[in-house]
Amino acid sequence: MSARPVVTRFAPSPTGFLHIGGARTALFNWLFARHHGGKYLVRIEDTDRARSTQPAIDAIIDGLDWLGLSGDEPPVFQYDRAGRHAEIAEQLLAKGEAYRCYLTSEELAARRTAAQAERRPFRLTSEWRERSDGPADAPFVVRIKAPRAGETVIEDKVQGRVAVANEELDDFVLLRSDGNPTYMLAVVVDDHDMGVTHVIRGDDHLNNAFRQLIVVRAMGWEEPSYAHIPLIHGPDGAKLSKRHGALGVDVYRDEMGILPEALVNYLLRLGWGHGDDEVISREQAVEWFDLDHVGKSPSRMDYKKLENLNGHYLRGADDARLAKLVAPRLEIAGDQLGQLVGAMPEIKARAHNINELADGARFLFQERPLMMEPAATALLTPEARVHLAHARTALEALPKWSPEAIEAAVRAVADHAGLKLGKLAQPLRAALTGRTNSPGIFDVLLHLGQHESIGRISDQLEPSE
RNA sequence: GGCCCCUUCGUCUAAGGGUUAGGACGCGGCCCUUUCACGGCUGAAAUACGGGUUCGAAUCCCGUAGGGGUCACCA
Repeated sequence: MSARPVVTRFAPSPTGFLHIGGARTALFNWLFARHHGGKYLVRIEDTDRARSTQPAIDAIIDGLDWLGLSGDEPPVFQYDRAGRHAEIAEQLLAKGEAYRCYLTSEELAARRTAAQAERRPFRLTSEWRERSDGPADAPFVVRIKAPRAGETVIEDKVQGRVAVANEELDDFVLLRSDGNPTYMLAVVVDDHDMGVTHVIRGDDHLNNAFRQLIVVRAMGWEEPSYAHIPLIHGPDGAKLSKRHGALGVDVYRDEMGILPEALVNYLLRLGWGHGDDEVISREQAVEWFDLDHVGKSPSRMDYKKLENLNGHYLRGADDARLAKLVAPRLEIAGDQLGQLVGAMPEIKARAHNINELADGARFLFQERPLMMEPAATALLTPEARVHLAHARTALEALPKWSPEAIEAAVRAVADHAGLKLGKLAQPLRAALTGRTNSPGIFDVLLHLGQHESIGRISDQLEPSE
């Protein structure tokens, strides 16, 4: 074990939003650093000037912040370091570990298609690798002089020992003809300069690790540990597409109504396990997380499980916090917010996401007369109306609108009529909420208030039209 | 196609030579109950296939099949 303090990093490219896979990569990096008392950094890989966008950068920063996965230091922007990257390319050139290649993109493309036509794998062999008599004014790229024989081995913390024959690796580009660094150069230089000890990232980078290692070794730098975690697939096992997981985490927050702690817990358990534990707090996760228990195979998104977990966290969440999240969906404000907070314990007990929370709370703020669901109307039989009338009388007579008084009054009406509570509660529920399910009927009455409750019952007894 | 990786209930996973293969989500049943949720109990449900090694294999080895990743002057 190296004595170096652990430094991890999450390095998204701002060409899209923070998706679920990126979020999990960030989480694993964060957890690993915390577990080892190390540092977790964020680096925005924006060297692709054409595809990097500010909205994407904002979405990534915002998403990380929402999940509590912001870096321990302000994010590093890779493009700001282009000068440093070019400097390293120069050093590599000077050391004879890299060379200027004057092959044009057209020539490259021609060779590639030729190889394809002959059905043999294309592996570039640039004649410039051994030549130094390039034309003075012609554009060139800087290529690494990759080893031709032997094999390169990575002791991956997740995938285990992975070896690849060096013939498979060709002389990839370090510096583009416009002088800008490629990703392959930039990551290595930045990881080194930032002191990154553990590179934890998606499995799609495993092949890149071999190439990056060549650069690390050419510079004589200390090699980082690699951990390539399997990708996340859609529910159908296919690659994550727009239809499911390749959504920004903001969609989980804003449209699906997921709590960040639920998403984090879900993501943690996706590809990693700790015995039979399912609900794991952030603190426990920090204590338990390790790379040894990260699975090696891709896992699929299971929205049902995410929802289930979300319901769990919803029930334990602070009422005022939840009310604030629900309020915009109901378009309420002011004292209605207080009413919402008061009813929240009963509402959140039945919801699995913020949308259901809003749906469950909606009855509180509906204007009279209520829009009735057909199934609710069906409960209001002539017989039921008789009982409702009795209930109204009893409720009107209450001097104090307290939980105890309400329950006693309603139960008394049911007893008096020789009814099981349900026979009275259901029509009452229908009249008060316009629906067939809701929080407990006493709670509904309590949070609606005496005036509103009686008004709603009356609406059903004496239809205005 | 070349190279690399993966394979335990439908899904996420536990079990790192000896277990009735465990848990969770989902699904079914029962209970609780004023509805809906929650909760409790319970049922069905897996070691991809074929060979080895071993007294003994989900665990180790080989092969087959299936899946995934990657092959840019993108990251």
